[in-house]
Amino acid sequence: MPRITLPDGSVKEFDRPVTAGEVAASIGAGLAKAALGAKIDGQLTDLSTRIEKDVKLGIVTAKAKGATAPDADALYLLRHSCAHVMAEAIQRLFPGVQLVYGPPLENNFYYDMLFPTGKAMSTEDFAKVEAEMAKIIAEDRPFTRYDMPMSEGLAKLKSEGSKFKLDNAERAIEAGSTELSWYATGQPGKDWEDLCRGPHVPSTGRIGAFKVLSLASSYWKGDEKLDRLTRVYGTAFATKPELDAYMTQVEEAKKRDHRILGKQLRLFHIDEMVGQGLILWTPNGAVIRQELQNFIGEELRRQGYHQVFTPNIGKLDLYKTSGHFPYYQDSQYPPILEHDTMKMLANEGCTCGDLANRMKAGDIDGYLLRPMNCPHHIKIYASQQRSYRELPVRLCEFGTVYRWEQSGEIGGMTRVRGFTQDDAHLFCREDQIAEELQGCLSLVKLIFKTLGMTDYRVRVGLRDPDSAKYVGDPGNWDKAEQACRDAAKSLGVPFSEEPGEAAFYGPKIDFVMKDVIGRSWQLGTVQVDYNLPKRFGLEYIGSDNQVHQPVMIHRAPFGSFERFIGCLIEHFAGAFPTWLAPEQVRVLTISEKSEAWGREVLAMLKAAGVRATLDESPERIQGKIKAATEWKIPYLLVVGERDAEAKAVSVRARGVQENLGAMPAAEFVAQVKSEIAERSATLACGTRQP
RNA sequence: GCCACCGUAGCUCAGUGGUAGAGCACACCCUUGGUAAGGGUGAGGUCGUGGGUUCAAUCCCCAUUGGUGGCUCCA
Repeated sequence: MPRITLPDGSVKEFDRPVTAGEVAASIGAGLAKAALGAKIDGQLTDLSTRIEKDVKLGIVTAKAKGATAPDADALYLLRHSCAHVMAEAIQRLFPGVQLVYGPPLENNFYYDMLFPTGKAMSTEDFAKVEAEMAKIIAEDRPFTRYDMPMSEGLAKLKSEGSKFKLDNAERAIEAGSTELSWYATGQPGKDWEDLCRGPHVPSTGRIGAFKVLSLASSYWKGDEKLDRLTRVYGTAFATKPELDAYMTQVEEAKKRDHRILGKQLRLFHIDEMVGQGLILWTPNGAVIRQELQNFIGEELRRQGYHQVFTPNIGKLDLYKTSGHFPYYQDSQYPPILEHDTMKMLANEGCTCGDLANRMKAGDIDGYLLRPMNCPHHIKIYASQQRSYRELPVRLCEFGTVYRWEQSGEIGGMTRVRGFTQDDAHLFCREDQIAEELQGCLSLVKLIFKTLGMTDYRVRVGLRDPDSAKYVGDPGNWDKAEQACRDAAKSLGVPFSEEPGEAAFYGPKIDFVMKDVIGRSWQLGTVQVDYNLPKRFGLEYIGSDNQVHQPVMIHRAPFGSFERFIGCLIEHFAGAFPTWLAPEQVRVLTISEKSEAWGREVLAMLKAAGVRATLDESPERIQGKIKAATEWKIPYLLVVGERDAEAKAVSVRARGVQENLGAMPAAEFVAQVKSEIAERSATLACGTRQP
């Protein structure tokens, strides 16, 4: 006799097992009609799930009462169900397609499929697929679940001959399932069905709005050695307006894309002839980078760092010792050989294979375009005898590194082949690790705070015990990982521990941000390393007059300027705070009669170190404002004859519709100068009304 | 690297088997105008690159290069 507790605390009693749908109906016809699924003791289930014991029950509807956003559980059900409908539609249109796996995601869903050889789907087929889906939805067939004991279910799958579904079932067994479940879209045995753990909406007709979005290739189980699958993405919502709102939101987000804004605002350029993933910083972007560098540079001096400069290449031996060459060869540009070596090899008729082997064996020397800065800094540390008294030694450099990323992975400024890290390596005693980590983390926090970035997460990257890609002994790894955990805890923000995310030489604390299309990027990073000091035999003389090995901390609070500024452009949607804005103030003259005063104001601004320009074109003031607005300039100063007489400027602040009125030019200059000096995240000038 | 799509003027994009067009931007002229586009004139492209089909290719086919979305990878 189930007693059912509803979310509002009220209790309903039944004298027989009931389904969640029946409970909904007992509450009200409207609710029953709106119900898409149920949450039983916190578990999302079908509406048709039988309830036999006392439970807490919530009915899932498209929108929770009073909520403005669609219900996340409802979207999950809709998308999961829509994935089935899409799979059925595609199988109708493309006979022989095998289904693999089709989960709902945060904003959409996909279905991985194997198309018969020679047959492929193209984006031109989307309309046909959508039309077929619309038919299935119009038929409003119920999602009907049926379960089978494991052995029987496996036998069924074997007879159907899909290795993918069989594998899914086997993984379900590993996860502890004792039964297998299918969902038929309609009648079991008669209509389309799919091995699936559910849950689903009651019937296909409940999928209010959907869209097939894109095509991609994927690997079975994410393993590039296994089958190459076709992944079809789609999304679904309860209503058309919600879908439209989502699509509009996606369009809006694209306008903030750093690649779009980078072009519009002339921040950077990528040129085919220079090379993929190689950023050319144009003057506007260079200003932002330089300002950030000045900002962090001031902090570094405060924190006792020493600036160093080192070259962008180094001999192969250096990277063999560090482990980069043997462990990460695939991610580096191939080594550079000297002329004489090339001639000698050519005379010997050396093949590429020979060359690779002989380089590995150390027979042939060459230079590597550096993938990291640490080996050079290590050599600076090792260039002189070190006493415990001078530790920690903190060497910093805005060091450019080159990595050979796969062509399909490169894009914009967030994933590039050459980038500059705000790098530093701290060589310290073991007892200094905690404090040094604190110092590094405080730098990262300062950056995020100054720029008003709050939407980031913290990841502690640990080694994957099953992988061979890490160097060093496990004992040191354990110590280093514990140091990272402790440091992350002290940050006072939530963090996740993620095995397999460590650097090859040590664990790390990463600060991760999302871009406008939802992709995550690692920005700042702090890493603890016992391994490289050992590989290079680094030393210091301790207070006991014995030789000791220092511990290294690698840290880059921005990560790389390329990636960071890519994210920063999106964070500000191109509207940078005054201290970062490439053009901080533009003076707009009303007519030729106020040109002299305009030039005077410009001179005052420049004298104060403000990046300012003067628009004395024959355009009307409306046109000048419109043009200036497109450059997202923080302040526009309109100067006319009235202003000239009063030695004043009429201030417009970016994002404020009406002008702020006139103020003495000298006062504006003083205000903007202090706003810039403070690195204020918001526009604060000209707020005083005359 | 894999799959799909895309590449036309500085930018955003239209277009056609018979060697191309718009808006913005740019240059010049008129206008001297007080807060989100005043008017006119003009210049600017071997339609990503290389092959092929064709009497004829920017358009069709192949290759290549670059971009976009995803997969994989990411020290």
